[in-house]
Amino acid sequence: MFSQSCKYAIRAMFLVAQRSSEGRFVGIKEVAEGLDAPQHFIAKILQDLSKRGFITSAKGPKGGFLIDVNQRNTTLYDLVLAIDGNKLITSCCLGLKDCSEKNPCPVHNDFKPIRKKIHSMLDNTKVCDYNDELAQSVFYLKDAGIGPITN
Amino acid sequence: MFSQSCKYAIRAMFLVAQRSSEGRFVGIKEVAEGLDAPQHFIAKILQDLSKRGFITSAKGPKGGFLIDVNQRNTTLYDLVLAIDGNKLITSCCLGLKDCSEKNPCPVHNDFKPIRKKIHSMLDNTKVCDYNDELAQSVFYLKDAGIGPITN
DNA sequence: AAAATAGAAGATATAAAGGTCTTTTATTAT
DNA sequence: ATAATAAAAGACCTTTATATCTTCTATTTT
Repeated sequence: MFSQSCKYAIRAMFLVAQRSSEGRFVGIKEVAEGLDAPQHFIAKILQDLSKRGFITSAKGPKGGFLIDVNQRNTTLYDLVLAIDGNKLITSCCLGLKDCSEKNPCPVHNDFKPIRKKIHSMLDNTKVCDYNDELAQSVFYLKDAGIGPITN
Repeated sequence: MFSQSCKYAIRAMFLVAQRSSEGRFVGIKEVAEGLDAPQHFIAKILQDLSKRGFITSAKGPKGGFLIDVNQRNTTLYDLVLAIDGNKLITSCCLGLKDCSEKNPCPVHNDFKPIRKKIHSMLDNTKVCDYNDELAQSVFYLKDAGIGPITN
């Protein structure tokens, strides 16, 4: 459904949205630990999101990432679109380049309502929508597990 | 959504279902041309589908692939499950390993009905359901295009 | 000003997916 | 029997996605 980068991006945005909501910057190490994800990979993704204006960054001590008042309106669809492009919503799920109303693949019509649902769901969810649930551990951004056994 | 192999598999099954419906075997070259897809790659996929019992194969002249009476009941979900596994339907779309009712990710609940819809759609579509539409060119299995300009 | 902190940037490595090529085996028609 | 046909099998190559590592630059605190 989403690329790994995109999954991390969404989770990272949820996390930074929640933890930066009182104004402090959230360090990249904290983000990586909070998601149980590879730090340098997360760094790359956040840098990209920062270039695109979805997140604010600051270097140096007390630096990190923050989602400001305007950025709180970012939707999941904005993120998916920026990272994975619009293929999930617009392109043929059987891989035809010119699948359309006029030239439909066999499942074109069946998938239309599904696509629409995915799109509206992503479009109606903002990165700060679950700040409270995350703070109260109603929702999670990483696995609870005790971690892999490293013999 | 689906891997490339899975997309080709679905298209190939639709094509073989339609063209073998009068009892003749459809050669691999014919399948590849009918889908405008790489022949050896399609071969690999069809051999796999044959091992799994979704399609019947015959070697030698007049050989090829055929979907018999029992195999006509194969659904798209059967194919997706065999090739891509159940991750599309069951695994967390944000990549959490133990995302569940008890440990939900922020979008767990939002995606539940979407997953259900995808699953039922795939489960209710059989490989021979569009034989007529394919024969009458109401639905297509390859792009209409004039092909790339090969300077 | 110096040291410590932390993001920015880019090169490199690894793994998986996608695709190609060659050889082998089985079948049918002559 | 022989030749032609077509799938089976597996080695190999290419590309992309994922992940890591190192160096550089900016900022803050002392």
